[in-house]
Amino acid sequence: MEEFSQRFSSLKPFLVFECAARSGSFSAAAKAFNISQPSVSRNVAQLEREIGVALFERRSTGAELTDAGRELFHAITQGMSTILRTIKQIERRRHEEAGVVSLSVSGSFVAHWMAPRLAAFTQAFPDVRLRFHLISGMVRGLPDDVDLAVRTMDASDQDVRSWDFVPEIVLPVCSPGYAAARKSTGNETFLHFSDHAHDIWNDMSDLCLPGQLEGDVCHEFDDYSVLLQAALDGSGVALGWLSVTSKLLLDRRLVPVGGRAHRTGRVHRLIDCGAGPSRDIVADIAQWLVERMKEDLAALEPILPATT
Amino acid sequence: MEEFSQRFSSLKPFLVFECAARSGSFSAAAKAFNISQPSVSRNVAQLEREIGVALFERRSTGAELTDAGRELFHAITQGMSTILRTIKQIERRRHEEAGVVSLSVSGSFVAHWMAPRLAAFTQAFPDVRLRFHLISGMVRGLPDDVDLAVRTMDASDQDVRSWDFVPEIVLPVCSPGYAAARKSTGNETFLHFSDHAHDIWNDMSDLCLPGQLEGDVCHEFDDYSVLLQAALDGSGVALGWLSVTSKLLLDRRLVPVGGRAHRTGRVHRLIDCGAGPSRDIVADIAQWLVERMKEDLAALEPILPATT
DNA sequence: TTCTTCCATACGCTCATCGTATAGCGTGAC
DNA sequence: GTCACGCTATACGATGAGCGTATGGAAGAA
Repeated sequence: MEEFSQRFSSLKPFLVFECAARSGSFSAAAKAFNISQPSVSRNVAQLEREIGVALFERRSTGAELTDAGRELFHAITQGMSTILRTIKQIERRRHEEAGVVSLSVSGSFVAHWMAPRLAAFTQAFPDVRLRFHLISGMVRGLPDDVDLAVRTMDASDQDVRSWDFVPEIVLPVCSPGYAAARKSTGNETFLHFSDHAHDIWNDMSDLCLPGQLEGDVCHEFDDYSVLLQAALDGSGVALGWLSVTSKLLLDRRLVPVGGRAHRTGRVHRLIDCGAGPSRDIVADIAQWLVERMKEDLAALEPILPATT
Repeated sequence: MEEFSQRFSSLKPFLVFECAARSGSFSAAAKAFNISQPSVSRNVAQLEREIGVALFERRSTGAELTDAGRELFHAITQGMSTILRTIKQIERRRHEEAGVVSLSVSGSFVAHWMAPRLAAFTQAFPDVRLRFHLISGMVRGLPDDVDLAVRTMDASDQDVRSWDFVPEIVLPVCSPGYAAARKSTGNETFLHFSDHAHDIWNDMSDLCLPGQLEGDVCHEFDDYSVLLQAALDGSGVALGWLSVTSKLLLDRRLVPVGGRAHRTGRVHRLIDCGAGPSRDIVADIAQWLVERMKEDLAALEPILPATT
């Protein structure tokens, strides 16, 4: 295998090439790879020089793979995946042995639902160390190096090794301070989540729509954690996912406003992502989370407005 | 796949690790990889740091793979082989399109049998460019990036896509000048090939054995080309493979001496190593080589001593 | 035409990585 | 015991591979 080092000055060009092949252009690959465009160009050129064939046809619209390039691309994808998969397996085993459990959840869920329960969690699972993989916006696929993930899906979607966590319910919420103040001013400040359409407020409440009244304000956030923090600070009214805000509502740090809660018909589920044989501890933790959420929902019964 | 570049500062440690795993010790790997031992140590340590597990157990007798190390080793071997195989395939196709045919033969065969026929070869195959992969000593396996190889094997060994080239015949030879001189001096200078046992001369000739007569000399060479050059220069008597020396014997630049030729029972065969579908041009070239060798053998008939 | 977007090349600079030197350590011979 | 001989790890100074910035040319798009 040292043939590689003898023939190729570095292996980086292989990865850069792979990225460029996937991106369709050197410029795009540069962004994806966090290097400059000339660096991509040089890396690919070097690989072509060392192998002795053209891998791309340069067009003014981008770079297109040649036949040889396509072959090499597949080989690299396959070969590197083999290695990467094994590394993840090794890491998973290491985590398993160290009692580490990885969760893939939203930052806001951790900040406002999980964090206040960490002490209780540690009491229930003294040997478990949690590792949070925070996801920024909406979720795409399941990461492959995580044990347990919270994902939102249609209620009909079932999956092996998963548990119903909580139905997806959203409702307008604000801090008690803001709730008191808004009665006197009559104006509203909306804290809007970028992922939502602006007309979502129509369905969700009988609040006046943003922009409908002179003096209404609408701030927009693309990070739900920050948005919620603003709501807690009394900056305005936010749409709150029950899965995130249940504890805040119970602690009266947020209060429902507008008299409605909307059940989207989708559900949050806990999914056991473990590739190999299922770990008992993962199921135990999932059960524990489900129980806590059940307690929340029961306690919220008297507080919540009727769901629509 | 850019995950690789994000997590690992360089891919070299993977190759160094693979080499160390195969070598069994960092020092040995350093030699095989042509880098210093501390560099191996650093590379492996870095990989261990980046993956987060120990890959070797350091012993004073060397370094032994841990379980994780063994897993990773297999993955790297497999993954890199995938890539390397594809690269060779691409290169082979490139050679094919460019009319390049690769031969794996001994340096002495090229120097003394093939080279004098290159003009004739080009006349017969004007579009073919030859690429010689010279092998130093005895042959191990077949290289996988070559079209045609000359290999010595038992006469019974048959192989798909191969042609009988010439029986393995060895006979003592010397330059005409040396042949004339030795009659007067009575002493002998032996040009011995390191790969041979010294007593090979017993079987091969009725020459006086090296060391048996006062004044006899025995020089030893581990490169057959150089040994043959020395024989051509009149430096002594050498054991000549007919497959290499036939042209030299025909041109009277070497003459048989000792009155015997030894047929080992083995044969040189031409083997089509092409991995994919057989190339017609390869078979044509093999045929051409066989014909030339046949002509040699026929013309040598009156010159050669009886074979034993 | 002009504008935009793409890739290739030139040019310094910097930092990752190398080799040398050396220390530490375990093992086996005597 | 202790000496010698492997092995690997660490320190340190030097260097060159590879980076980013700046720029040029070519090809579509407006």
